[in-house]
Amino acid sequence: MTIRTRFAPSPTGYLHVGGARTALFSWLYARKHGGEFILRIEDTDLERSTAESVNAILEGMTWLGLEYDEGPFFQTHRFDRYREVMQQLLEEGKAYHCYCSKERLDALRAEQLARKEKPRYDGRCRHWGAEPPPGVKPVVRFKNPVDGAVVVEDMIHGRVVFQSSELDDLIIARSDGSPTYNFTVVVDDMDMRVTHVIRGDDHLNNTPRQINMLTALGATPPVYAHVPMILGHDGSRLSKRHGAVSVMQYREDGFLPEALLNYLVRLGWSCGDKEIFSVEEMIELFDVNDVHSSAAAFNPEKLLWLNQHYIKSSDPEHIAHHLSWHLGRLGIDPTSGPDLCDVIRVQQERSKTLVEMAANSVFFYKEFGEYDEKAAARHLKADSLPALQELRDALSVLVEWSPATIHDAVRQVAEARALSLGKLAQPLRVIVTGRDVSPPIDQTLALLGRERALRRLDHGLQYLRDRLP
RNA sequence: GCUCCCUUCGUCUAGUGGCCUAGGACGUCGCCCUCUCACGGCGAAAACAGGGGUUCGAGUCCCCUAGGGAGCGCCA
Repeated sequence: MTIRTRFAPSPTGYLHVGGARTALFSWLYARKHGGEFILRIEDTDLERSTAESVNAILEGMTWLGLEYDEGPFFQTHRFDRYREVMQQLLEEGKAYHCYCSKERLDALRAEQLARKEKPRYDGRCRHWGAEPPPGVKPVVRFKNPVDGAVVVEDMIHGRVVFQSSELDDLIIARSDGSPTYNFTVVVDDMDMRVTHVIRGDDHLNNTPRQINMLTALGATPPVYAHVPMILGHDGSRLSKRHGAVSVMQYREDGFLPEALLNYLVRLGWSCGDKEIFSVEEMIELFDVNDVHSSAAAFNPEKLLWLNQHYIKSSDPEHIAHHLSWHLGRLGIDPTSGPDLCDVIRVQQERSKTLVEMAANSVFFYKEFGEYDEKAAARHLKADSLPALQELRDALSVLVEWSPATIHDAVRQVAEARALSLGKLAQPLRVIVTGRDVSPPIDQTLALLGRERALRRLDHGLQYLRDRLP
């Protein structure tokens, strides 16, 4: 039997990290077992579903590389099918029309709560023998078994038992005839031959009802795996106030998709002391059965560390692909200066995010206006003028323009004037980059190119002369 | 309120009755390296929620308590 998993978001917002994690787990499980991964859009809530959200979810999945084998299927395209199955249940006496008014239901709920009972439908219409009240459009309720218990053999939580007496007859069609969530899920999982349902554990309580409906329809229930939700740093459910929760926001903030995936896979799951997982390794080593049953808190620092790791250790070509997008946002054309991969090589061990790398690389491609105020105040003093002048002359006659030759030139001037390297390198750095932080000065100059470097140096020397007492 | 789920350093976790003087990672702090920022190296502080059992022996099994979360919708 082929393993078939699915990700079934409702398009009421962007793809958030919690959804991305369950999608990842489903995807990995399918890939590991040579199965199929299905994307299904649960858009039956016409009020809240939007096309933009659908696009945002698709975009997020694509960026993460979670490609699906089937879909996206839209539940709104399947209403005829739901009606058909509904009719079947009605005819087989496994569902019934309910004419109870909202008012009666509300009152019932209030009474039960007052009696410290769990609110449940009392089954009045299940046993209704008389004629239906005129003019009332009924809802359809599923007849839950009254006796026994439903056992969920969950891959993550283990055996969970629900007494049938805890379950009431849930509404599967509204009075306008539209199907409700728990019913559409059941029909879809059945029709799409889903073998493993991997979803958030906020659905664990829905599972016994779904199993009952599946059984009533003669279908074999899938295997379930309820993954715990992601918490914020304060232990409450992760939400916007904890920072970025949208997957695409992480792209904007300069994260590599592999870093997010790696972070997410290690949240609630581990494999010995291993921290770094390529996608291939995840597919090989990950198993939903090993996922923790307890909720985990989202830790932005660790994600940042992973991002830094991937920036540090990835091929420059790979980084270039993503970095270009960020440079573009800054209005930088990466072909207007040194080779982007060379720049990446000097920046990758000093960048935690691509946003940072892009911002710190702008000076390679674009002239900066003013020197950073603090940096200039600290390092651009008139007394360094003679040394810088000498260095400028030395650099201009270098036979070869390379980090090694530049390094020698800087060192020789410093030694000749009994200056520490820093005393010379720092003013030079501010002059050629505008700031007091940059890659090593020899590499920076080499990348900048002789012409650009000397031009900036001349400008800096003039700046210093203007400040002579 | 009821039902279900959960509980090892601040955080992610290792741990499946003796290998635990509780290991690793992020973060934090200290030291080293150093032209800046980083990278890197070395080191430190830091946890079994509480209480009862079971057992020669419990982080590991059982029960209770406390705390956290979810569900109980003509939302998904």
